[in-house]
Amino acid sequence: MTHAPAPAITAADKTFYTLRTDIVEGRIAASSKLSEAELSTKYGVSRAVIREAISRLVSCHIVERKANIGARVVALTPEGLIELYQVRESLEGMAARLAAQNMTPAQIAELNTLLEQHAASVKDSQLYYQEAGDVDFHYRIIIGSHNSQLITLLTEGIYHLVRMYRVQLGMAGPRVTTAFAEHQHIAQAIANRDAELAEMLMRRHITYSRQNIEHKLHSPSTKLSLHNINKESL
Amino acid sequence: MTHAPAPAITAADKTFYTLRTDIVEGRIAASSKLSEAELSTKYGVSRAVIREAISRLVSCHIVERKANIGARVVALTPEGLIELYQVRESLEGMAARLAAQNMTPAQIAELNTLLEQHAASVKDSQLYYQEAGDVDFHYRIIIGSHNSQLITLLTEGIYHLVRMYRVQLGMAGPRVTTAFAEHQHIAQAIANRDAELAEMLMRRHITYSRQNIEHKLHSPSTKLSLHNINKESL
DNA sequence: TTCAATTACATTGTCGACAATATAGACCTA
DNA sequence: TAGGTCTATATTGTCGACAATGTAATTGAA
Repeated sequence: MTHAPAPAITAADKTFYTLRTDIVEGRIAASSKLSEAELSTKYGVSRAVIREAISRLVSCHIVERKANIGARVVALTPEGLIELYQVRESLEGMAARLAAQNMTPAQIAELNTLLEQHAASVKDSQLYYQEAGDVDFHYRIIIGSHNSQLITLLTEGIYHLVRMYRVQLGMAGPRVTTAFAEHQHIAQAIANRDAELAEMLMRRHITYSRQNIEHKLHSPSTKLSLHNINKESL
Repeated sequence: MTHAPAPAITAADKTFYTLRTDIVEGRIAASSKLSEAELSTKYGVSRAVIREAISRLVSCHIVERKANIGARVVALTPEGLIELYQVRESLEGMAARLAAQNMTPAQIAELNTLLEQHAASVKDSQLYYQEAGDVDFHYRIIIGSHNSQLITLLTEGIYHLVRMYRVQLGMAGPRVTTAFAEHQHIAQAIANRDAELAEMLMRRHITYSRQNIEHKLHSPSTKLSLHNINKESL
């Protein structure tokens, strides 16, 4: 029950993953139109394959499609980001609660090992942590919930959208060490099988994280405010 | 911002809605295989249309598909039902919280009107309520959250799955009047703009509902236990 | 008989062409 | 010029055919 991320078998699979990465990483701009013919030649597959890939992006909420008009990458807006974090707070809070109940001792041990590694890298270069480490930590708790609905919603839905915002806003700021302390408290609660506390701490953690991002959005020093991004629409 | 349920435009749309209804209502059995050719002749459309419809069912978690093998309707299991209710508790709790913050006075008034109608019909025939009334109430609160992510996840994801369980388990039991009282308390909290309380009450309400269903599952008097359903697989 | 390999069949995945719809431009009218 | 209609074009939706993969049956050998 390791919940492996399902390798790409069919051509539509590969195209879907490629397209998703290109969009999340910003190589295909937010709010831009996705022309089936254009993508078809670009990726060297038939239109049917592109259509299927786009359909799957639609179900991830990364792309929106209107009948007979076409598909567009979603727009990145402050409201959208807040909505995402509200859903995260709700779902990941429940994930932490369930993780406290359902995680195996082995999984809990692995979680602690992960945090020890983070403790080391936080001392040296703080930048490493924020990017991969944070995602790793949350990912393990989500898996630890042992609730497949929850796992699917978060890992192949919400999380790619969150990452899209993160990447395209150039998030790598501070809040590293303080977030790390929060992670430790959450892991502690899970190890103690304290479901109530685990949920509460996780919700706070995500709320703080949201407030941090909101703060960056409103401060004019941010290199990319969301209003600037939408210029490259067409 | 009424969030209309998007009418069927294209043939794939109609086929998707038709298929979804047929599955939820049980006319197509749970765990049964979906043959593209077969459905193609049955609904009188090309295989491409069927494929797209199936893809959308997959994104609703109503159907599972394996590459080069085919698609099957999801199996109905006790574990799956519990997972669903855990997600519901999480998401609808948040919806109630946000509804307390964001619902317009007009929406709150409509919610109260709805409850008054329910109060009347509960007196007369209790059966009416459970089916449509419960869904209506929850639906309005979800919409009242004004969070489009949340709305989409619940109304075109979770809810159809929940309904599939309800229909195929023949749910129409008691818990009507007591659930109605809970609804009143929730509406009260929302009217008072008490977000904390609204969330807590909604979570309790869904927990009770889950326990009620679990109870029915384990009692042998239920006309359909989930173990019986899976016989008609093939 | 039992197991393995091979063959034949059925089902899904992919493709290119055609039909239906939307968009942009030309043309006409007031 | 402003507005509207019509035409031309581009884009999406749908279809049937072919390729690739999985599945079951058949055959053969031990």
